Amino acid sequence: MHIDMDAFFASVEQKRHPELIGKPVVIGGDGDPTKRGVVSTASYEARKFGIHSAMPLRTAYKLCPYAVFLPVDYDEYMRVSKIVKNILKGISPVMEDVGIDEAFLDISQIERPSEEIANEIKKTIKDETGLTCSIGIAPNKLLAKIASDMQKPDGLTILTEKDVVERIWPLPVRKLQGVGPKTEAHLKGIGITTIGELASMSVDELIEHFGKSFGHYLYEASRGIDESSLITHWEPKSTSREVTFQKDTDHWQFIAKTLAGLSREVVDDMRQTGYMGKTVTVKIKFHDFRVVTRAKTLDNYTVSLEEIRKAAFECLGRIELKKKVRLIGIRVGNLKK
DNA sequence: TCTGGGGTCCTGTAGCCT
DNA sequence: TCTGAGGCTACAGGACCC
Repeated sequence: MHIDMDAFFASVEQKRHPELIGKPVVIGGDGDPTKRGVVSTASYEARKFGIHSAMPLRTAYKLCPYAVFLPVDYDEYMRVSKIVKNILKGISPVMEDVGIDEAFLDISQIERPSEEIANEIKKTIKDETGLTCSIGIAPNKLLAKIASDMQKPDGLTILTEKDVVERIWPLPVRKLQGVGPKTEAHLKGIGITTIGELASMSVDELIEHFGKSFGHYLYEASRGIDESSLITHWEPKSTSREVTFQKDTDHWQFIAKTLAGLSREVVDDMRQTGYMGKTVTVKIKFHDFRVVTRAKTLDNYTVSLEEIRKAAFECLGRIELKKKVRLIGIRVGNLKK
């Protein structure tokens, strides 16, 4: 089963600010649609104006200046998310978290009709949070995720292997997990737009175009095949901080000061979660969106601010800052408790 | 003129070792 | 001593996810 909360951030805001119900609400950035930032979630009313996730806030503002623009309040969404996840874990302990508003639940060991389980989940979530979700039920994660997206909001879709040809093959390739804008364009270039057309390609052809790993994945995914199991425990592999400047800058002191601040934040974060790291990476995005990274692996694991900041500045020193800078970030990888 | 921030995974290349 | 193959790691870039 795949459970996906409907317009999650916007719905949480509408729940705690009932005067927003029925209005176009856009959550993103710091809530100022004239500043740099993108839409995290748009309410269904806002979507009617063509506003959607990942759209620049300024574009959303042009499409609907009367929409209510709000900042992202992660703490509140996390609070509600935990309530939802606890409901799911109460149904089956085998749950995979997929970000703040999604989860997979293995219900194969429950001796009840799956539709009944889904309806109980929907009702409990509604009672305890006032929110709706969309649920997909299928023999594997790949199909369950596609299913939960087929009827939204407040939907329930059940798929079996037998439905693949009739209900999955007509869908655009983009509906497959892992197929983004680049792969979609590549496939379009060779005359493939639907999952069914993808399924007409041989493994060898797919591997030729997309490499061994992804080619093989596409071959199986287009047939609805997915043997992957739920990930119930996960450890972070890296932690990072990055900021986009409100205006592109070539002011070195400003860039350096920002990097120092980000270093402190990332170290605070590691100390709070109890991790040490070994590899420090600095990322710069230039005004033309070209991204450059430089990494340094230290001899020992550390959470020392001085060591991590020093490594970060060494990396920064290896980047030619001839063009204006749009974003700077730091990541610490190779984490260990 | 516009395009966030937090992540993961994969790939190609280069250097080093056996 | 030279050479080539293969494995491993670090690094840089890129695609994708929510």
